[in-house]
Amino acid sequence: MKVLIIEDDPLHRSYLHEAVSAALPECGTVIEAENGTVGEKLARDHKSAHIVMDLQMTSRNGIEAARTIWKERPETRILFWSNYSDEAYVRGVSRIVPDGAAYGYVLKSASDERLKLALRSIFIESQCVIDREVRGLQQKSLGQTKGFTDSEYEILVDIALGLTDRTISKRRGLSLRSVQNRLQQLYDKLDVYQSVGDDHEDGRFNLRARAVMVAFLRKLLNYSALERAEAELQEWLDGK
Amino acid sequence: MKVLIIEDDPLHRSYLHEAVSAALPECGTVIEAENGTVGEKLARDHKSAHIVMDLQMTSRNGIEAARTIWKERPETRILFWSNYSDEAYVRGVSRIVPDGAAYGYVLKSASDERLKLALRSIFIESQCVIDREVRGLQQKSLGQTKGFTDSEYEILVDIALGLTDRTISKRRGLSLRSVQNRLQQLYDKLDVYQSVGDDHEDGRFNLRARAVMVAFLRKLLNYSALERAEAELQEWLDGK
DNA sequence: CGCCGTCTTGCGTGAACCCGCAGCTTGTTG
DNA sequence: CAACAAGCTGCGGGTTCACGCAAGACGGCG
Repeated sequence: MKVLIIEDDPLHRSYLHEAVSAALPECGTVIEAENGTVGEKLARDHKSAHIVMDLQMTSRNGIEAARTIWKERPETRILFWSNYSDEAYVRGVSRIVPDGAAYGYVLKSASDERLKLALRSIFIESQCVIDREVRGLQQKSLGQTKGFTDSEYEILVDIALGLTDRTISKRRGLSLRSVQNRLQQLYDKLDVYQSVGDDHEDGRFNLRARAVMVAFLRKLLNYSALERAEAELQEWLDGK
Repeated sequence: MKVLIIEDDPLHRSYLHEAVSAALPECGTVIEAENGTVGEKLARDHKSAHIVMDLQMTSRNGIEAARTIWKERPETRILFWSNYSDEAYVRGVSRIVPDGAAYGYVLKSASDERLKLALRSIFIESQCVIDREVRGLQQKSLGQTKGFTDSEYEILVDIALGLTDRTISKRRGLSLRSVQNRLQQLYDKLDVYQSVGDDHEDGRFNLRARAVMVAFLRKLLNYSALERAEAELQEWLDGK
């Protein structure tokens, strides 16, 4: 059995190396990659079926790397080992995981025990292991309960990118009014209407910009999600 | 001599501990704090004059912690040890450093040698040590060359927070038109006018939202800066 | 089939935004 | 002092936004 480690930080990388060796004595070789780009390459070269990787790397985002890896070999098992449980990450991951694939999401703050347990569960037993904290978000975000619809999330990203209503309508194939409907719906859910002291109307926000801000503070958006969205946008702009 | 380490990540913390011991044999005791809050407290209790700390901690931001520490004892020497050289961080740090204080900014990607050298320079020689990469940003951001004025940065933050022109004008004591002047100036510098194919006008952006987006992509803004700005905003809103 | 909830679309209005033009106040420089 | 650059301000108008109102489209359910 071969395990590929994709992780930016040298300290974390060697820690992972050790943890993998300890948790999986049957593991013959452990390979290391220091960013997403070489990670993809090594995964291809070694046909490695077992990967532990960080999200948030400078060179190439973990989600990007995972997407191309899974595109080539959907049965690859990936354990995401991340510092954060931002809803943006969780949503990004669950958007790209292939049907029936075994994967995991463990926080770096988890104990050694939990990490090792997750390693065995995923790589040996082919089971999905999602950190409890992450799991909660996933329920909320995918289920409709209290969370955001895909269409709401979509338009949130679009205004964060700085598109006009008209441009959004073209991109998403909607009428101008529909776009604005979704925006209202988004403003509702994000609770942007706190006029603070409703006595005098001066304490008011620019709804569009404010929505992006609170989404960001709530970790619904983060840098990597926006970076990815920007790339998609440029692609679309080039295409037409 | 006592050294206080303030760092989220246990691995990085122990690495730092070791590096400090190796670089400063004359250092008697090394204290560790796992977030900004206890870091502040320990700094107060131990009257520790030498601090190494991370920016970007979950509990309490490094910049916040440094500010209160410096407010109490401006002669404290602080070495910031960070993963990133975002202009937002650099700007945030240089905004709070007291006159004549010795401090440093070293990236985590720096070699052991460089870290140890920086430790000695700052704590023994009272010299400022700024990583080369960071230094470049600092020049640009503080000097007027190619960078952003304080007033431009200020209004950038304000629209990122989601304030209306009117609210900004009240907050900053300007007329509505002046606010809009600064906005124009900001849009210029951020180069928001790329109408892509200028043949047909469809590829257009919402300038306000787009400005925030490109500033974010350029690391002019980041989470911690916005978090801080939001706190200040709430303070101001409560005040009146 | 008829009723109802959800989603989409068009129209119209008032507000906010973007910005050119022009007058005024500063601080700087020859 | 005159001249000039830089910043603040008011005015006016063209555009985009936010949103209420209302008319259709689609799918489930009795």
